[in-house]
Amino acid sequence: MFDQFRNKFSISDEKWKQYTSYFERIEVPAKTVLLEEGEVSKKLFIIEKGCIRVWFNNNGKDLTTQFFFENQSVASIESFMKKFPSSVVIETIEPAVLWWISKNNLDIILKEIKEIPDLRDRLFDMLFERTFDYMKYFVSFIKDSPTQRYLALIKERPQVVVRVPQHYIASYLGISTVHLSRIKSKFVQQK
Amino acid sequence: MFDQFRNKFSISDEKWKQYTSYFERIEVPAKTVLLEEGEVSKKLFIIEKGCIRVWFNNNGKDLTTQFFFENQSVASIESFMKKFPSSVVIETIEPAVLWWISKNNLDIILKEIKEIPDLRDRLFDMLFERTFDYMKYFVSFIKDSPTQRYLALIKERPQVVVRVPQHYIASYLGISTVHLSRIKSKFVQQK
DNA sequence: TTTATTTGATAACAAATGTTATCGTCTGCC
DNA sequence: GGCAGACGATAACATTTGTTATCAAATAAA
Repeated sequence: MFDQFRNKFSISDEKWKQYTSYFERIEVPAKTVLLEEGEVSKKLFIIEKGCIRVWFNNNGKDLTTQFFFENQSVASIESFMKKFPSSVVIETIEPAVLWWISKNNLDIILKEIKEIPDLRDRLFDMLFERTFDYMKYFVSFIKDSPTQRYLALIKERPQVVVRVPQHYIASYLGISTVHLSRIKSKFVQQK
Repeated sequence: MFDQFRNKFSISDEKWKQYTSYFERIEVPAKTVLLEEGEVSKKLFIIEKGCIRVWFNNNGKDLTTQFFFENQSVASIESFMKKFPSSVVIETIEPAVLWWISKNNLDIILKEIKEIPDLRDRLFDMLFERTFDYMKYFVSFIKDSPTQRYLALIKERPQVVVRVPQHYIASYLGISTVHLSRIKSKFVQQK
């Protein structure tokens, strides 16, 4: 699982062994809740197989904010970093194979990594990238119509459209399931 | 201008003098463009007086994404960090007094700061906070109606409503000026 | 297999929001 | 003081999007 990351980092073999030993593998069925609303996040997950969504409850409706697939890491960052009760729920969509690491162990790794200028800079870059992603996502929201956003999703993240049930996609796009159906049927008609 | 920040950081007097000497003070009228679309951002601004908006051109309409006021720092982060042509425009709304620092000089400061564990951690925290802010902003967009977002703006950032022309606020909220007018008139009627 | 659940499409109607146009007010500028 | 441009309110109409309800198909569970 971790071999793909191995050559990206200049870390000694011993350290690498130590770090990977912090992770534990689990298999869970679809619709497994990995983090509940109000719970303080203590684990960060890496997805070996399956997909996960992050959502929150808004007056009984669930609103999906993110999708994650293979090789991505998932946590309620704010809850994880600040030990706040999580406002979001993390839940599998498909049966999944996951690796998780505790916050304590991750902190050990991070502390060490931050002392290595090279890796530290990469850490900063990753953080920036996350922020940029949010900015892009946000800009597309105020800039584009639901139809345009759906087309962009098909183009940029085809996995989502294929693997994720439509009502999750609708809530991710900020529209009703009915409206998403209408958007799709329009394209069928045009053909 | 910088004295307010002075005691927040444990930096020697000499270093502090050096750092502050990197900044230059300018006064500009309202509607001054500080960064044009397509330009690579080479300056970071701190606002002593006045307010600034960040916007981008979307098919001839301008969409405002952020407002900044006194003591806040402003830059097209992505352009500034990665030397990309900026997709956004930075423009004063009111006549303003600003301090700017070049990317080169800021990099000198950052490089030194990153070597001090205490300040480095604070830098990480600041980056996280930025990301969290975007997340919050984004969540309110998919969660709340324009009316709710307008009320939240009044409550959380009353300065914006008082100092910023209404059509900028409308584009910030993602609605037309007409619709914002309607929202406001509804509240007047209810009273 | 049979049944219950999930998922997706569609229609009919309601509500929200955008567009265009007009008008009045205010403000900065000559 | 008067004028041009910026700003904001409003009306009328068009379009988008949501809501509720119903049905069909796919899927999972018993």
